Amino acid sequence: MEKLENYYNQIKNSPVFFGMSDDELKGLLECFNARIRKYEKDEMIIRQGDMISNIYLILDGGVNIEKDSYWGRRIIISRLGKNDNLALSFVGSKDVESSVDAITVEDTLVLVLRYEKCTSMCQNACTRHKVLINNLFQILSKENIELIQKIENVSQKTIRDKLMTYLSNEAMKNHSNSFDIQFNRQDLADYLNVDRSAMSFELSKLQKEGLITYSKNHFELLS
Amino acid sequence: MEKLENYYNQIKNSPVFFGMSDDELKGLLECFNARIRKYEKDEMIIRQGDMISNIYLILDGGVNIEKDSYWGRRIIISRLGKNDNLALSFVGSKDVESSVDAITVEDTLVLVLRYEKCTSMCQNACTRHKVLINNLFQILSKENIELIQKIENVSQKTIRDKLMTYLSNEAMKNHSNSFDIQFNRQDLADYLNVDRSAMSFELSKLQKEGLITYSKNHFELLS
DNA sequence: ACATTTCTGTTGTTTTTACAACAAAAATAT
DNA sequence: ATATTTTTGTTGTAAAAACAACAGAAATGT
Repeated sequence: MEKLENYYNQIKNSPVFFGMSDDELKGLLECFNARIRKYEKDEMIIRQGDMISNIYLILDGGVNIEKDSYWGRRIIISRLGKNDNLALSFVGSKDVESSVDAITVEDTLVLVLRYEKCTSMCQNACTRHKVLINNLFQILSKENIELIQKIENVSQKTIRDKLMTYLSNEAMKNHSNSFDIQFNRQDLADYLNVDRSAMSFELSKLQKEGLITYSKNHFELLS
Repeated sequence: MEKLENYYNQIKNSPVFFGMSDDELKGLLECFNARIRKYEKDEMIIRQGDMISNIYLILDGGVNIEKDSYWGRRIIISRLGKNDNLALSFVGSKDVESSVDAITVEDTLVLVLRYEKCTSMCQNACTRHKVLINNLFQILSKENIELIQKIENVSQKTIRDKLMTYLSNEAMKNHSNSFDIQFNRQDLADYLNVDRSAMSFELSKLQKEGLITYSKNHFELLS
């Protein structure tokens, strides 16, 4: 069993608890009944239809937010990693069940926080709750903006445009034209909503034309 | 000039100010330096690149959240109406400029709230701010979930699937198989990211096959 | 080191879409 | 009421994507 103490510093600096004193953080972690849970690769943390009462903070590893469409096609909404959190929007909207799956893509360590428990106990009592809700508001804002960017990515009309938009956005995020992407080919295809083989073909075409170079997960935008 | 008082009840019951006493609301409106502004059809309330320091609450009318892609193609992210608000995620993320346009689709009345002004003055002082930030958190949660749904809509592979997913989701929202949609054909095409004429063709095919009926903006899902 | 599995790239064929051009219908202006 | 503009539906053609099938490369297990 992993110990909370080992991750104390990381938790303290995560966006959820950012700006809190040690005392506030300790109190809040108790109030949340915080515990660490380990998931193996390909495990489901959340399934479509679940009622969500916990917030999950990823301490280490990676998680896909996915949705299965009618005819079994997989849609990847986003890829989350260290210090990201899951399920925030579903605990924020009362009595709404999850519309997505959260699936680990590698062994993943998660801090589980009982959101309901905490809010019902001390919503109006504790001052630290105010800092928390402010943080959560900011986190959701960012998520929102990222979802809009995802919509931009998948809303391009050709595979080429989707790829170039996605890669440009990644370059911006990394402040460099040379960067690693988090997806493998199949996942990237499911994220951009295109056929993998057609996407691979387009990637090598882009490379031949000298617009990009890549090998495995490392990409570089040229010119 | 429209008077704030005329819309007092509506404002009081809007999600932003929900659950506040009259006193709290009045104080907060002052603190926000609230004023009403009228926009004509096709006016831009927000443009891509703007630094956002106001929250906008739509009192009456309709607004498209749009984005122009490289080659001038229009992407409609969402359509907002009465009691919805604009720009929340951009004031929530500090120092982030708007990645979208907000354009009125008809004459629109908006309550403008100076978010920055209020938070800097009384963030830690007033109790009403706590109710407010809680409300904002919930609103953002809902927006988040709706963005995910939009991603689901546009992530279907065929025009037919996009239409059926969109229409099914609208039917769910309206708790009925018979409902009006907010978009005209061109806007719907830009929302679903497809060619308008191809979409029109697919709509009539769906009608001929007996899956849906429609006339103008009224749709009905059959069986 | 070898066998096995997973991932990636390539190609040809079929399906779907975008695009363009136009006609009909509806809405708006005069 | 009539003219004008906007919206919607229809069709044919060209472009793009999905799909399927497979080969080579890379990663993994033993």
